[in-house]
Amino acid sequence: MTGDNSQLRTLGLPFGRILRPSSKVLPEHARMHNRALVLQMLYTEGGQSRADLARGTGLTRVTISELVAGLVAEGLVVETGQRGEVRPGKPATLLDIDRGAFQIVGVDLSDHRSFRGAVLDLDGRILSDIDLPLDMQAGEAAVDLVLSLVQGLLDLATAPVLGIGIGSPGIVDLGGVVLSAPNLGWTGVALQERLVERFGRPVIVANDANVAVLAEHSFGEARADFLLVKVGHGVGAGLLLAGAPYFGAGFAAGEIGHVVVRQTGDLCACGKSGCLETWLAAPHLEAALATAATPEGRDAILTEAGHQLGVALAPVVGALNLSEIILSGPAHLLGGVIVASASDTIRARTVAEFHGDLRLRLTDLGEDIVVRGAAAMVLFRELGVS
Amino acid sequence: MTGDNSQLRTLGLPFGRILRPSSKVLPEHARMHNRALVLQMLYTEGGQSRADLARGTGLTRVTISELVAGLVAEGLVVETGQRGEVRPGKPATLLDIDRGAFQIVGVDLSDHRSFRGAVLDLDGRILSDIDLPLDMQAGEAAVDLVLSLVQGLLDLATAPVLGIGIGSPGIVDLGGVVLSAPNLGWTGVALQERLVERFGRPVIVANDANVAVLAEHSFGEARADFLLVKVGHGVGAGLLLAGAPYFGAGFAAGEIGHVVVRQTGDLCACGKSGCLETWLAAPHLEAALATAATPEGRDAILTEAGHQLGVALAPVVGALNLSEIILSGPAHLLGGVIVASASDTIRARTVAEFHGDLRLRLTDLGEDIVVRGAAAMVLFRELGVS
DNA sequence: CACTTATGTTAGGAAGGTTTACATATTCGT
DNA sequence: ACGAATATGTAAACCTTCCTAACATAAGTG
Repeated sequence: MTGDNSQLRTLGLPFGRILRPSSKVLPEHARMHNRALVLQMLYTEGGQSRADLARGTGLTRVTISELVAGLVAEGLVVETGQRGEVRPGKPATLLDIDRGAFQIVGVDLSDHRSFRGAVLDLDGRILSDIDLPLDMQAGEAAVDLVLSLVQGLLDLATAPVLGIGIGSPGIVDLGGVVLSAPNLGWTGVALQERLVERFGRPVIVANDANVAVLAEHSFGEARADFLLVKVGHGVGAGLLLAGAPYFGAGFAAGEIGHVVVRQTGDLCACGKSGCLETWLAAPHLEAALATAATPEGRDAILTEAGHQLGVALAPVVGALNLSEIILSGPAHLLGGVIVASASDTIRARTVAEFHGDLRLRLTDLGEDIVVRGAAAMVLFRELGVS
Repeated sequence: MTGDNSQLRTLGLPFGRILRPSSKVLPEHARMHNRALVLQMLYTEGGQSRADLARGTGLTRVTISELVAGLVAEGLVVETGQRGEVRPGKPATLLDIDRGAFQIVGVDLSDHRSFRGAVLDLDGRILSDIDLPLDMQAGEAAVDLVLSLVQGLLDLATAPVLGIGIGSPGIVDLGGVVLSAPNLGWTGVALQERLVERFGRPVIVANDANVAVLAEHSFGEARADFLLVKVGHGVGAGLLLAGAPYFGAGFAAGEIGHVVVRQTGDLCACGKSGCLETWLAAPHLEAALATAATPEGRDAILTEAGHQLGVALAPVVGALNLSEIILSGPAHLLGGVIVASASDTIRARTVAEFHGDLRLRLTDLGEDIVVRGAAAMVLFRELGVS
């Protein structure tokens, strides 16, 4: 018996988002979602008419007009005149996000020598920045340094500030509590909460590598699934999977610096031997390069470092079917043979069929990646735009 | 200048779901979401009153009553009498999903000797099953075998069938097209579409390991983030990340069988040497064990296999901060020292701090894991329940 | 036996979206 | 030049979904 169930209404959910539904949805939530949809279209394509937005979102022109009216009242959207095209019909009134209406504060705490922050516009362009030397400060003193850095940036802002984004080293939970950041001597520091209290405006704190991932996603050319390896004083990574950042069961996703790649390697500060960091972290790599007499010797060292990176990443590429890996860090170290070497190793150790289009490259965003990613975080949280 | 932006409405989105908003949301979508919320509560906890549902979902009793009325009309939910408790107030009328009202067809194509399918109830219990020997058939003949298997199961069903779920080996895209399944000689077989055409009811086809992941999620004790390794004729894996299955950029996530773990290993059918499969796939492991004279010799072989699994998984555990790994496959191979060996290797190669609670175990669901996972897939797709 | 507690329903309203119709503004075709 | 065609944006009326407020129901409590 196969029976009739035609009256049964099915969800037809897109397979791939199997999440236990978590919380009720009210009409107003739908409204906010559609508002974000409009903002997203304006943000990425700009110069759209109400009719364009209606076609792009699937909403009716009536609804779009109402949503736009709200956004104009909030000062987020402005009319920018009429479309120049010559064609029949009433000329379209173009709209755009008022990209000067708000500014964003972005902060990068990941450099072990200084804290850096910037004021950015809504396009993620840096308008002004501050660099505060860390001078080996840690613990509460380092927190105070963050507070004064942010205050300095707020003073520099020339428009209302949409929010404050911060990329911190270490393990950071979803509430912006730095669970552990050894270099700064932080353990369970509720940085986000303290900044909200102090400045009374939206603040988001996240791990520096995860923040860098958002920068690539919003301002770079990255795809929807990639891993970003951030090489500096240590080695960390961040992941974007199916278009969403992935934090892991204990908020420690991407902590690949202390994955052992060859047990006969150098002793690492963590107590194990042969961690990826002992080959790839900037201090180790600089030290190794200093021993090299010839350019060939330097290249051999860099090739070996790239190989070890490939050994660590090959299983990850295989397991996640990643199509893109992005490196961020000192260009004089990562700009050379490392990329090709790591790429070769990964290809040799995974199935070509599945990663035929694997792309491994250095980020285009340079030193600003965390600061700009912090701004991207605020843009998403406050406007739903990325 | 810090300005005032109090009139600006912010989204306050939960950081961690940074997805570009994709499509408009209408009131009816919100309705379906809330309906799924109600079904989910009833499915997992059962025997709830309308007032309980209202408290649990945050919706009002009025709204719940209306939603429940719809579900009762569809035949999905029934009143099961009054709560026995002695307490003041009008006695609650208990509701439950009518677990006999619909049945599900689940099919497992992953065994290389036979296709197996079952009729299951809404709780994922197997009511009856069919096993059809594959007899080396492939290509179109294998598709025909699937069709007759499903027809046989539909004939066995004693209640309307909610849908048909299928776990297939190989790479399967989100539309249920088997892009590549070498053992079955399938390349670009639109299995889901063909079954929909033939049987005119909901069908979902996905990779067997991904399907097994759903079984663990819905019917097992798995957490929200884990990797499931499926050992059989080959070695594959599936991932649940942040409560959602992950398919990868090219739908090939989990294909870890041909990740090289030691380049000096045996030659693999894929052409490379030292693939994980050459240590862990059932045929290889059986062959190696056959050469062992003593129980100690057998354990040494299994320990080595576990070690190689650990080598392959350690970078994945590190990169994803996984807290759980589940093995599925022949108990006589996986039930012994492999688990401990793999666990030891992973711990030795990653940072204890981040995986302190790493759990590695064999699945409890045995041979039925794919068939039951296929049912879980249908349950989610049709009812929003898991 | 009135009072309290709790469940479930009825009635009315607010919010968000749609359809339908229209005012507006421009080009196209003769 | 002028009606027809095309396209934008708004106004009015309506549907859906949720809410709040009030109430009927059915038990225990003092």
